[in-house]
Amino acid sequence: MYAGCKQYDFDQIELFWQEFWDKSKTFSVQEDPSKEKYYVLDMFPYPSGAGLHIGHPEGYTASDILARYKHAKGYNVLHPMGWDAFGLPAEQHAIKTGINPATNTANNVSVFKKQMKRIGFAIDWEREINTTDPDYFKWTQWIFLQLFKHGLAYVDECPVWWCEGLKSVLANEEVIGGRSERGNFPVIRKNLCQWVLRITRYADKLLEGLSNVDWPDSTKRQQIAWIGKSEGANIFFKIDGYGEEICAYTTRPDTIFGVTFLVLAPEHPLVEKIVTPKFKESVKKYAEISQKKSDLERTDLAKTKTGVQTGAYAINPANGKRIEIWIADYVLASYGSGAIMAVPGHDKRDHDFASKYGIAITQVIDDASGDNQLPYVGDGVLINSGRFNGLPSEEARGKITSWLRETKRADFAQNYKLRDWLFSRQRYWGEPIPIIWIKENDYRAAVANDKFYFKEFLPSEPISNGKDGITYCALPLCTAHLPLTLPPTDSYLPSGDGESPLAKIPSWLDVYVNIETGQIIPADSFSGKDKNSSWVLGRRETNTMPQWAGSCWYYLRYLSPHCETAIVDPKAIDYWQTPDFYIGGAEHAVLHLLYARFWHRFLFDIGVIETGEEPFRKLFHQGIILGEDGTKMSKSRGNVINPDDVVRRYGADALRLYEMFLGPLDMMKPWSTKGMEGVSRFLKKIWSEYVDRDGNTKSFHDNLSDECQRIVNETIKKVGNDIEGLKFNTAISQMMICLNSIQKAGGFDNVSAGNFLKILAPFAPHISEELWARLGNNGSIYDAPWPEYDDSKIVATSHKIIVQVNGKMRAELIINDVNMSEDAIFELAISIGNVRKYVADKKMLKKVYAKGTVVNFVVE
RNA sequence: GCUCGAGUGGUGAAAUUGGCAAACACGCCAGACUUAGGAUCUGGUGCCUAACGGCCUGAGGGUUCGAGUCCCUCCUCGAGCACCA
Repeated sequence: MYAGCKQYDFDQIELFWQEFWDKSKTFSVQEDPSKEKYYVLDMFPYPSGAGLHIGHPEGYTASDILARYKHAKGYNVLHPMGWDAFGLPAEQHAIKTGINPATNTANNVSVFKKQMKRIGFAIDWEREINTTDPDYFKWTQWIFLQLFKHGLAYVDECPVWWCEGLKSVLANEEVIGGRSERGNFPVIRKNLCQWVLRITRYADKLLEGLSNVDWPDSTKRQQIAWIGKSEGANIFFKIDGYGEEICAYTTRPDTIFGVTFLVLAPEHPLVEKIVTPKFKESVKKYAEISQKKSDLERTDLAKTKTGVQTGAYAINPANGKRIEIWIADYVLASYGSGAIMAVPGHDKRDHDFASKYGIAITQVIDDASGDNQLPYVGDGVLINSGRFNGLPSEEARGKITSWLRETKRADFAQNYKLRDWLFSRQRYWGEPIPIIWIKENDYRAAVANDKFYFKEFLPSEPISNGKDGITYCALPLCTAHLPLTLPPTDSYLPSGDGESPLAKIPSWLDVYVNIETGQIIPADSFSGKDKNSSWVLGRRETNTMPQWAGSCWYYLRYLSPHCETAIVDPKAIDYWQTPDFYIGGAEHAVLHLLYARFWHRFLFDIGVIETGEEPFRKLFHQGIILGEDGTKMSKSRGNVINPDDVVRRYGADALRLYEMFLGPLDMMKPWSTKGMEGVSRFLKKIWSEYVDRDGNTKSFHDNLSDECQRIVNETIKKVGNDIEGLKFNTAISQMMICLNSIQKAGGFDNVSAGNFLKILAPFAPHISEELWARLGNNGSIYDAPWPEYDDSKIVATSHKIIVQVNGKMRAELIINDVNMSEDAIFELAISIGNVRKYVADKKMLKKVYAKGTVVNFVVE
């Protein structure tokens, strides 16, 4: 049974086999303890209204080739797909049209799915998941409640990034250079009360875990930099004339003798206290100005540093010197203790500042290069440092900290750049946060009476929030009431004052909660007569979760997508564990990939899953495909390639082959329509080696020449190795070499005809299925085992040795015995005419022989 | 500014990791078959030179019998970070 066309009609062939795979559930997969598992994961797409982008099939084809190959190698392969469907575009579409984003999302998903099926990925579609499906986000909300219970979710009123363009707050990770990661709108600092996840508690674990994963270096480095752990010391400086001390964090305690002033952030709590009357006015003014500055202005490097004196003095604990205390906005209140010890001799910023304001600059580290230009920021040997003179920096750091520690003037300390994860968004299209706010009195009364439903989810400290002078406490929704779904509305626009559109739906917002049972009744249908002491009035949390929430655990849901009793069926995770291979874009290096690692470790720590501590042990980023003009594809440039057009014109197999042939998988590469023609030609050539002009299957030779045998076996070997190494471009060129030589030899033999299709199948599955069926095979080539190669056929019987004179190639020498003695080889080599010509009459200085490859005569 | 990564024909790129640079493909040139060719097949195609030959992996230096590959300096492009003390 096969499509049966006469010519290579890719449309007919591809549609035929796609239907076949669907009907026979070829890619459906179950746990099978008799087989080793292999879990291939793609970063699931956001189903945008624009449909599949030409970049999508790059990663998906790569993972598909790997999945099909591993299946052929006998693994039980899981290769699922789903939709990361909460997100901005659907919501903005809803705001514009008034149509519920769920409707629009469903349409987009069906387009994406159809497009992906048309490219022929070996995906088990029965495991399809969608983050906006209540059966899915029920468990996202459940995980939130676990975080809540374990004290990792809290609300905090603090300066957050507010994006007016999106009318929502954003996480640190979503702000890039003062603009929003999505939409590229400017952001500003604003004080708002928000949900925050305590990712900082996992900072060390997230850092250490990176040493045990096989990830691209650059991505590891980005996460390491984002976590930003540094080791150093807190040094306590006595303030002259006050009891208080100023704590300054430094990574360079070895430079303590070079501290000639202190700088506090303008917001530092001690500033007001220590400022002398003479400087009061100027300090106040400076603090006001810097508060008005945006963060972007404050961190603008080009700007010269500014600051003012406080008039107060501190004592350098190392040498007892009196040093000035300044305030300056180059010191951040949010890092370390908001105060620094300034070492202008060995810190660029401090040097700039000291030079501008005429503060003393002392050298305390000797620059080994002898170039004693300050500031010298490297390590060296200590000078002008009393008893520590002569010590190298590295050693001095520990010794000085220990010395100051004896008198409680310092202590060892670490710091992190990582901040807690701002988790709430003022948007409609996200998972509602399953929390109800009730008055603090009601909350405390219930807990005191020991009659309350949320015992299981009681955080050690109530999460509270003050509003209009009343304090409210966060009540977790009863897990039995999950999912908490989005209420219908016709107004999806955020109010812009920090509240989500959900705040405008009173029928959903105001509820009565039975504090004993967890039962909830909308306030507008709550009748007074039911009222007893257990019912309290509450207001639902109106914020929703950020888009990253759903993608934090989706790889677990694929394992048992229909499980109703847990986020993942224990039996399924016991078998499938975590993905063996994960592929997706590099743009998620510090967003999704950091958040998901956090959640995974949390779920692991609380015993919800029993796997390794890292979710993604092997990670790969596919490169970006540029437009034909070598620039990023964009509508405005008009260089966008639509995968539908490509499939229509050349077929899915050609698209798959081409995207893999383009170049190394992880590189940025420009699209080329001419290149498409090349692989398309290759497919036609393959066809014509199997099928004659009348559409009949050709007959093959009984056997092949040694040379063809060698190439066929070498090809089987190389294609397998290249797939394992994700070097698909060279795998394809090897198949081209193989076909070219088969063509020259006048065709395949029976064995190689089948084997060639088996190695082609992961790359171009449709044509492979069709030709495989025409060879008389039943069932799918997907289930055919990967062919073995014969190493003895690959070893060449004769060896070619390059003969060089003074490193220049002069001749080739063919020998049959690789183990021939060196002297014999030299003798043979030197007797070659073209070699003798260059060696004659010259003094032989050296003879080199690299076994089996090269001879080099060095003369005069 | 700092930290990485990358620079190879007209183009996309290969190179067993120190051993014939340019595999494979695109494009181009010539030819064959064709009424026709934007189909197919065959051959050619790094640069200089009439030729012998010489020169070629961003530039310059170094190590080595031998360097695209290792080391140093510089240039260009890309990515990330950007006052984190």
